[in-house]
Amino acid sequence: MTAGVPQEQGTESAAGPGRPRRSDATRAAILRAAQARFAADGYDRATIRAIAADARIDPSMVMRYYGSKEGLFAAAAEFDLCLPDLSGVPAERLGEALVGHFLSRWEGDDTLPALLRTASTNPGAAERVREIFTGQLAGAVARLVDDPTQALRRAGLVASQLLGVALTRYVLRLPPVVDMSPADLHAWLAPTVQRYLRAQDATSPGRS
Amino acid sequence: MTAGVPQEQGTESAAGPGRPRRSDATRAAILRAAQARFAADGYDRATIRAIAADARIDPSMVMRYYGSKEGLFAAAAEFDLCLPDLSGVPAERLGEALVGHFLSRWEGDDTLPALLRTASTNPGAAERVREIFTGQLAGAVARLVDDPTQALRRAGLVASQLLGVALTRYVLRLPPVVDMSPADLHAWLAPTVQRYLRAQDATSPGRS
DNA sequence: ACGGTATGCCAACACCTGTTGACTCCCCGA
DNA sequence: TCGGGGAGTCAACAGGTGTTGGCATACCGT
Repeated sequence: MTAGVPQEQGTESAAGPGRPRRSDATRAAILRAAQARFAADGYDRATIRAIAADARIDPSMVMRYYGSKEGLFAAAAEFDLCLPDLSGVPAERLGEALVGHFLSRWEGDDTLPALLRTASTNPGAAERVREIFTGQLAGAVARLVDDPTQALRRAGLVASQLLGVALTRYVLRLPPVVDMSPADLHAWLAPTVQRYLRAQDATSPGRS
Repeated sequence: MTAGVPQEQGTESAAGPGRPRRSDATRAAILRAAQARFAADGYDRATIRAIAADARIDPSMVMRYYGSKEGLFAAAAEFDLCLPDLSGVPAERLGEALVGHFLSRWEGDDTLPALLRTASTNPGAAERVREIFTGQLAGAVARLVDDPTQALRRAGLVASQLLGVALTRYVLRLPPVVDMSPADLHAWLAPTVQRYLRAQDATSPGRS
């Protein structure tokens, strides 16, 4: 009777640490390979076989530990904007603070490219991006903005500029955007974000 | 002898009008279906079979008329920014003019979403986007900007904002960005683009 | 009226995908 | 020491992909 409970280890990937399992190294290797492949190729082109080969492991292990390709992606695309507490920042420097945070958060972590590449074609991932936006960015912006009815719109504008940079710099790799230093990027983007956050309204959105 | 020259009609899709062929309607139907599918699903998920079904035609016809899936995409993603002549526009209204043009160009034509969705995963399409950027946008911006060494950078910044809007509005469909009217969008974006085009440099990029 | 040719469909190919189940081996606890 | 379950491999499945060649048909110039 080899049937019945298979091996009772399958799906509890993110359910508290428990005690360390012997396979944790393998799990981590799979996750690392998956993040790299998803970031480089997007969801469809990143095959489980390729990820398994990168992790020097059999494709079936991926299924055993993460259940399915979607499950693997969900685990690999766990993404936290890690927004800092901005309550101590003076109102006229919010743009600077936000832009600086995002640039340092994204340089050297390619989860965001993975998410963007995948969200472009995978409705589930797009929904995930919308959740991140609503739950993390829009929430933080609401705390910074006076008129709550305008908060969502302001957050959307900020997202359009910041995600636009992520798209052109990390995904499309437009040469001028790739070549700019983080400092230059910061100097150009901060006033834009500052205006989206604080300008009184669209009919007088600051002078050029 | 059915061999030899097959039917001598294959690959000359974009080689001058010639005289109209009887199959032009079919070709157009395929192209229309392809644009819709590529826009909605991206390159990988848009299957030739699905496109053919939409066009009420056999998949093999697609191959006959467009050679391969890549050839079909190349024909479907022919994209012209249709940049107008901006030489008559006063320098302080260039942002307005550019933003207004892009908004009216994109609303109601979903070639750009198709291109973005595909360029996220397909290196060839990403290269195409870079070409469009360099050949169309950067060229136009260079004509508007005084210091030619800064022109590319300015064009890159403009692209980051405009493509960011396209991404969040048409691809990711972030609700606040989707809900904004073109007029509101225009009022918010024009000053940003204006600053990217004309502000003296990054160390004094305009006040908030 | 006829013959060639452009047009279209059908069936199949070779390949690759995610996913599954059975099998071996080794480590760890009792 | 020994047994059980975790870790890992292998081979296969079923379905979908781009792509190809052969065959019927309707059109058009002569």
